[in-house]
Amino acid sequence: MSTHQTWNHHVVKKGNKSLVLDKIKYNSPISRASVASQVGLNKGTVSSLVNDLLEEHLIYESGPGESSGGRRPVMLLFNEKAGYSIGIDLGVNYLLGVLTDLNGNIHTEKQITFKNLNYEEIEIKLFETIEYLLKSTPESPHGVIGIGVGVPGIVDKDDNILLAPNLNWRNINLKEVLEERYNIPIIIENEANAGAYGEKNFGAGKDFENVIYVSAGIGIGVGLILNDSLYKGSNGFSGELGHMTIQAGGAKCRCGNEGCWELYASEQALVRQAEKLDIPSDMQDLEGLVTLAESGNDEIIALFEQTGDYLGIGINNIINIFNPQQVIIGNRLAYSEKWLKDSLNKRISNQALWFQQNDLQIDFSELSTRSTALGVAAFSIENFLSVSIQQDTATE
Amino acid sequence: MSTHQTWNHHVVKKGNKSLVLDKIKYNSPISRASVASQVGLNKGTVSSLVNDLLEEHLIYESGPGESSGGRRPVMLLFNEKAGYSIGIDLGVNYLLGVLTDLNGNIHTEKQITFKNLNYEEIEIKLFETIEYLLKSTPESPHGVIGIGVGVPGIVDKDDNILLAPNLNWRNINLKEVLEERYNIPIIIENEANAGAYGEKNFGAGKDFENVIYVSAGIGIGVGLILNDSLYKGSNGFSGELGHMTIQAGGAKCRCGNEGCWELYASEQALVRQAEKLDIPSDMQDLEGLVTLAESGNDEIIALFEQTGDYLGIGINNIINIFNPQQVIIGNRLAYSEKWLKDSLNKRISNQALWFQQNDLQIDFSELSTRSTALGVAAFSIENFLSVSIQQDTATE
DNA sequence: TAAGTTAGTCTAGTGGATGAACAAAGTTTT
DNA sequence: AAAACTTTGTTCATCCACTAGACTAACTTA
Repeated sequence: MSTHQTWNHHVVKKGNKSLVLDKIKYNSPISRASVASQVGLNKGTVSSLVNDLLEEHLIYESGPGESSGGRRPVMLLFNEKAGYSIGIDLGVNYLLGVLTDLNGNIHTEKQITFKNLNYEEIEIKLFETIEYLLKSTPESPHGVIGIGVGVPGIVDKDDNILLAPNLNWRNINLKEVLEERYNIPIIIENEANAGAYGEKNFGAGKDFENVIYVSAGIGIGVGLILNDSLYKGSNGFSGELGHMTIQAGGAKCRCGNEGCWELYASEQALVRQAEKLDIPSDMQDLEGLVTLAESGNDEIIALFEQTGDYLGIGINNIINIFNPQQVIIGNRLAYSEKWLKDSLNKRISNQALWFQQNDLQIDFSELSTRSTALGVAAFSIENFLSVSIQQDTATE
Repeated sequence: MSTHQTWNHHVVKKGNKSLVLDKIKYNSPISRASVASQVGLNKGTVSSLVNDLLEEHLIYESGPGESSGGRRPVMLLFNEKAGYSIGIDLGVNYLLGVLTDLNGNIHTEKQITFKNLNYEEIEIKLFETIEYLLKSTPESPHGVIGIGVGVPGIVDKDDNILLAPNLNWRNINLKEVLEERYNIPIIIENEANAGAYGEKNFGAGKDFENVIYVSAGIGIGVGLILNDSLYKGSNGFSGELGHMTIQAGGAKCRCGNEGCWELYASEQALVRQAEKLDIPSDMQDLEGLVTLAESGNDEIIALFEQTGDYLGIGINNIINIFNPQQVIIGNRLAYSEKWLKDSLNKRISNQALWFQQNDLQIDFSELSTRSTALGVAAFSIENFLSVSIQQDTATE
């Protein structure tokens, strides 16, 4: 039935070690005594686990802290420089790579843009970026602990890229390619899922258990953080809310369906509307429209507002479906926050059920362009920390 | 940060005991040796845990089984008669109560119907039903282990009924009332959540991790089983998919929103359409329409088919959102399966994304009218089993 | 300086899992 | 039918990780 492992003292130690590490990570600097009393473990147990973590270089001792009327405590800190993680946001016409420490602080960053490259050409750019980041990595006990790539497409449970329509990719096993080349753990993830994870770990979503991240770019993808963890569905295909019908009998979408949300509320939708207006052809992209809106073009501003309204309709659905604590709007459309915000919020405060609106927060991305890259970096970090704790527990 | 308990020996024992009990429950009859090898625990450990479970009367030994070339095994069985659970489905104009054993087998059942009763009057009916079921309970080691009530409304995390529009209830603390009167564990749950849990535990959803249960009655509510457990959202208000917009700018709903799914795909929607046709007024309810459809009335059959199509639109959204293994359609509209099925399936096979359609199953309720009642009964059982294992572990 | 407080280590004890030996009760082989 | 083999289930010594509490270290306060 369930695939649960059996329970034994290894599991106990791993669990407690993880509790202690988390406590130190999120409450540092902190003493052994405080960890013990706050986590609820015995002082001796904490001491022993702390010694393990010190040996593994995952934490370190700083000088003594303030006394509170007795012996001064030795303060413990999470060793965020114990290793580094590489996160790549592979977009339709750009590639953003970051090298972060274990706390998601960016150490090196590299962005390139391109147009109409095929898979092989992009692969080369990808290798170049990764190798640049690898070279920039400082000395550390664990080195680069993993590489993650976020892609604008459907990724299955084995990290195969099944379909990336805007890149024109089908069935690409990038994971294997990277694993063979670099020989470190590789993670491939859908861009929206990664963005959600990024915001959850390092951005606007830090304090919430149920966070829905709406990646509004050329299309719309959604990442679902439910009960503090990423929900991926049976095969990894969840979050295709861009193809949720919000207009039965509406416009045909290339997905085969009609009235899809992303036909009304994405960058693509915005640009298509703008094309009907009388504006210069070199302004007919998001950057151009933003420029026009900045210069006070009322027609264009009205377009943004309409898009905000349609975004609101879909987000309303999200609220009714998930009852989340937070909805985060990210990706390229998020830069237009100021023209989207009002119509979006109006739609929601008018139409969302009253009891859903308590404790609900609607935010725009905090990490901006970096949500996805930081998100995939975070996957590797998470993985590294849990595996590292497990292995060291088992081998000692 | 996380509210995780610390890990110690009790947790280990509880976990393993639960693994053993589950193994026996779902694979009985089974020997100690088989449990050990299948679960991955040591023979001695299993023996000791089995002895505990025997003492608690949660399992029992039957005679010896078949030999496979050596000593004949002693077969173990889950003691489904160790206790009983009461589940009540409190509908808008009916009340269905069941008394089940720990495997969800119905021992006693009682249904009453009524019309336009206020809260106090329904409360009396409820007490009568519960007391009837209590009296019918056979002797057993643990007696009645809990009472669950499923209601057509919004229930918060403290089991308060915030709003039940069709009953005209607001802010009713039924849990407290029942706890004081009967002094056993009480669970109040939304009808769709309960239905989902019922189908997951005893019905069509047994074998799947991600199951979405669409309760299509007067309105539409949805219960979400994600990663094998019920997802309730931050405050318990998830699954309000009846108020998902599928027609932007569409008909006004009393919820304040427009174009809500349940305006197009519920019993209410069907009846409202039928009222426009030339049919006798005493036939203008679901039962009447079914009768007309049975007699071959094409106009009415077309109405059902249209409803099936609209159901398909929403279910399509569900598939895109959750990538579930299974969608179950339950509640009153499910009885009209034969007229809904074709148009619904057509909508989905035409429009759902191809990769979502693999490993996807769309079923109608297996438990029929009893999904909700059995679901709330299952909550109590689940609770009883886990608490019982915990306590006995702690007190020994 | 003495008394009190807090931090951290050390040690004996405990609970529960494990592996191996063993008894019990079969089947198969000679 | 006796001997050899198999499988089931129990028992027991051992191991591991957590706990309680004693103890040492280091600081504050009277």
